[in-house]
Amino acid sequence: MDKQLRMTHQREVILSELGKCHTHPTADELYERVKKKLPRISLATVYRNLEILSEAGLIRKLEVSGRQKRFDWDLRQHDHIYCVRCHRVDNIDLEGKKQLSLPAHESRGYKVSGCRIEFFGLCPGCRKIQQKTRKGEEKMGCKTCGTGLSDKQREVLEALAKCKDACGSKDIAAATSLEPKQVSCQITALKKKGYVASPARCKYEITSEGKAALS
Amino acid sequence: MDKQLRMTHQREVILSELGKCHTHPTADELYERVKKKLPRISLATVYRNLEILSEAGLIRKLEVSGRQKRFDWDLRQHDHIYCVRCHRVDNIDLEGKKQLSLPAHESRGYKVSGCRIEFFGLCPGCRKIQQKTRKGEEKMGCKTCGTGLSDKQREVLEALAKCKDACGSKDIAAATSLEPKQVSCQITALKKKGYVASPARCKYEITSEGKAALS
DNA sequence: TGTTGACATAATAATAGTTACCATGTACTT
DNA sequence: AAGTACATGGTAACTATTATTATGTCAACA
Repeated sequence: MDKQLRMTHQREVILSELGKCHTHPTADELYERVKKKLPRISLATVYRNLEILSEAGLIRKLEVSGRQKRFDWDLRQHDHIYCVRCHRVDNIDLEGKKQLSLPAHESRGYKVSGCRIEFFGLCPGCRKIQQKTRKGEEKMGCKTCGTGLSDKQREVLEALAKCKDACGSKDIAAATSLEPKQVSCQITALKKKGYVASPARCKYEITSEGKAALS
Repeated sequence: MDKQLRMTHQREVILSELGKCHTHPTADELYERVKKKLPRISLATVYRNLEILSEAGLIRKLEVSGRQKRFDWDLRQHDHIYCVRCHRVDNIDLEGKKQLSLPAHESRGYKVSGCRIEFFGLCPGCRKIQQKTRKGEEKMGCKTCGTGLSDKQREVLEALAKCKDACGSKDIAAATSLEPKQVSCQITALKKKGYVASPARCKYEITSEGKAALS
């Protein structure tokens, strides 16, 4: 019942690229690297083979923070440290402290097969960025949102750009095809993105970021 | 700049249901429970509020193994144990061993903000199941595949069901609208799901699981 | 005291990451 | 040499999550 594992060219390249990375790459990071050697390879092949190779014990699939799975060529026992900002993952070695073990009366009936230790914080690169951005709001711009503009948002922002002074949402509603309620809804979203500021209650104006976003 | 958090009825229910759960539920598990109290609540509201409540520090968002995020009402420092089979998460308390700290020369330049310790293994329930299923293959049936049948798979399986004895893929191809190559492809998938067995090389027959899957 | 805008919600579309499907290609087995 | 098993590329489908938007609710100011 032992499986035969065919070592295809694709698998060789995936393995060797993973071996060259010391960064615990995600499947699509590895795909980008492998594509340089095998331009016609499919993303599905990379996913499939990472799964197969890790089941065969040739590589290790990591369970680390963040939404993407990561893979490691280094099979030795070691732990990781995770950057909460850029999601980078590095190795750490806990030397003496080695393996934690769980006292039997604390295992809650589980058959324990291992333990995972993960430190987290800011990596050196992100520490620097954090210090620079420390004044005022953070505006780190993660996630998928951040810069995009929907059609309605663009319409409101363009109307705001034409106003010389700060104006209320009724003025905007008049200048666009939108109703006042819809305008206020869009303005809320635009403020969140930093494209609109409110110098006084119920008065809005476009920010320099907002102008930049329009072009 | 401090946020005001409006305690709506939806939020109250989400909080109280999370408090009643001692199972570190995922967003959709919690959604199912909350829906019994508030049938008209939206899944998005649950997601949004779990995010907001955890940012406000009223609950904790956990980073544990598995693909779904989990939430915890218990804010005290504690660690977790994870079942690799059913993905259940329980609490553990490491007593004296408490907080691991990372020696400065090992932190690789990171500004460390915390540490996560997670044991994993089989929970009591899954240990029993594992023992029963130990003979032969495992057939644990995780993932999304497992039981579903595509149109072509169903066609092949139905043809196999009509055969009294084991037959080759050519016989199946003749009995269906499919070509021999396609049949062999489908049979491979069906074997993986446990719906087809191969009593002899190149001979296939439907299993009892296969018959059950057809009905 | 009625507006106005901040904050919430339900419904749904969109997104990211991953896996399934399947036609086709390649390599073992006998 | 035939026939099967295994692998691949391309793409559809899926899961979990987040964004969008019309609408609803509430608190505070004019």
